[in-house]
Amino acid sequence: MGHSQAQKAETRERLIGEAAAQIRKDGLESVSVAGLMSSAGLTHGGFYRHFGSRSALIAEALRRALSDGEAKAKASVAAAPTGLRASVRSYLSRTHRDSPQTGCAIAALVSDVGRADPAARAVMTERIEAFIGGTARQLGREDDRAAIVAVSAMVGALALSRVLTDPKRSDQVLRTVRDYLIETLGEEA
Amino acid sequence: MGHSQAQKAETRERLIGEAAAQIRKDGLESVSVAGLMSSAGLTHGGFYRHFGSRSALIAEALRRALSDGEAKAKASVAAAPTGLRASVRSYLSRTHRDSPQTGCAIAALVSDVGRADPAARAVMTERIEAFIGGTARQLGREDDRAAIVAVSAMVGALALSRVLTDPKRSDQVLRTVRDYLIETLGEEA
DNA sequence: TGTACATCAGTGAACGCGCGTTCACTGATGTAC
DNA sequence: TGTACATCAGTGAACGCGCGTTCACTGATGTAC
Repeated sequence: MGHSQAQKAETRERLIGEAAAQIRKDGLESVSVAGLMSSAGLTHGGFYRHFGSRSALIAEALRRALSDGEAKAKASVAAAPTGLRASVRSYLSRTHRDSPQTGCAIAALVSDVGRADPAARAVMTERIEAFIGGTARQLGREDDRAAIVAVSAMVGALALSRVLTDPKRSDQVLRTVRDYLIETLGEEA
Repeated sequence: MGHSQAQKAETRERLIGEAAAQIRKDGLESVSVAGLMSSAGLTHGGFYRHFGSRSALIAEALRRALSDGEAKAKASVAAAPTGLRASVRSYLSRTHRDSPQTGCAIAALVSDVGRADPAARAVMTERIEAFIGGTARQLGREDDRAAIVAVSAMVGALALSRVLTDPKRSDQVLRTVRDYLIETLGEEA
């Protein structure tokens, strides 16, 4: 078995990435040391060559999950730079709803992190502020009141759409909030 | 030790109530059989005289958590029947944010239930629809599009406010969404 | 009304299991000469 | 460039622990006579 320094860094990356995806899909508690290592094709003992403890991994993976989601949002906006309209359309899409592993970690984990320790809340707070700030910039406003409303509605609608058992009703919630935001805020922008 | 039929029903009630509060405070996974029984002053063995399994208890407690939150919302509206204004004010209050154990279980558990099994999602779906329906009624509209937006924004804002580490900023998010909803929807109602 | 008996809420020990963590070991890596 | 050696990523067995669940037991409840 090879294990150069480069390979170590690569393994660490793989572990964090895998844990981040799993966290968004099944929550912070779903990640186990043995499970993570085995899904990376390794045995559990080696875990502690990369992380001091399970909770250190979780902290790192939460950070990754949040910044991945943000990076993806930025990329999608860069690809279709129509400002708010494009962001809202992509955020409140069925694709986003159905792919929590790769989507916005704020919506995927709000209520979990809302009751987590201050360190985890601080990590997500940064990303919420970045989301609000980005939206405010797209709106071209001085104050961020409209952005706060838009972000609350987007996060709420996406999270709710993942609970609703009727797919049509779930679609409708996404569509309704999407149309409302584009119409109401788009005009004033 | 006494254990009449009335006492059994009382014990069961106490267990569900305690589990429901704990679920809203610390999530679905936080409830353990031994912990619940001991916090009710009992030993763990007796648990199975009341519930077939831990997951049966969780299902029951989730249902309770959701209907408690709804009952409370109805009561607060009944006490100050000013319609939407009163509901929004109470929902987006600091008190509500700081008391998840007794507050809206939708906001406390959206992202958890969003990745739970269909049975749990169905239970919460009912309550989301009731929340939307109630809001639509307060708005006096035929269609519920405005209610969907309002509910999304309320749930999103409350959940986000519990993550934000700066209390002032958290207050501001609640206040901003509250004022927005009262102004925008209040006028048209 | 009084007695005998079945029921069953609650007790507490025990179970198997998966968890996070530790540790002695391995062998390829990468450095010192 | 070639050899000797320290490092350390990854292995796999072992640990203590808390979990959900089972079970033989207890004694008050409540019913049958």
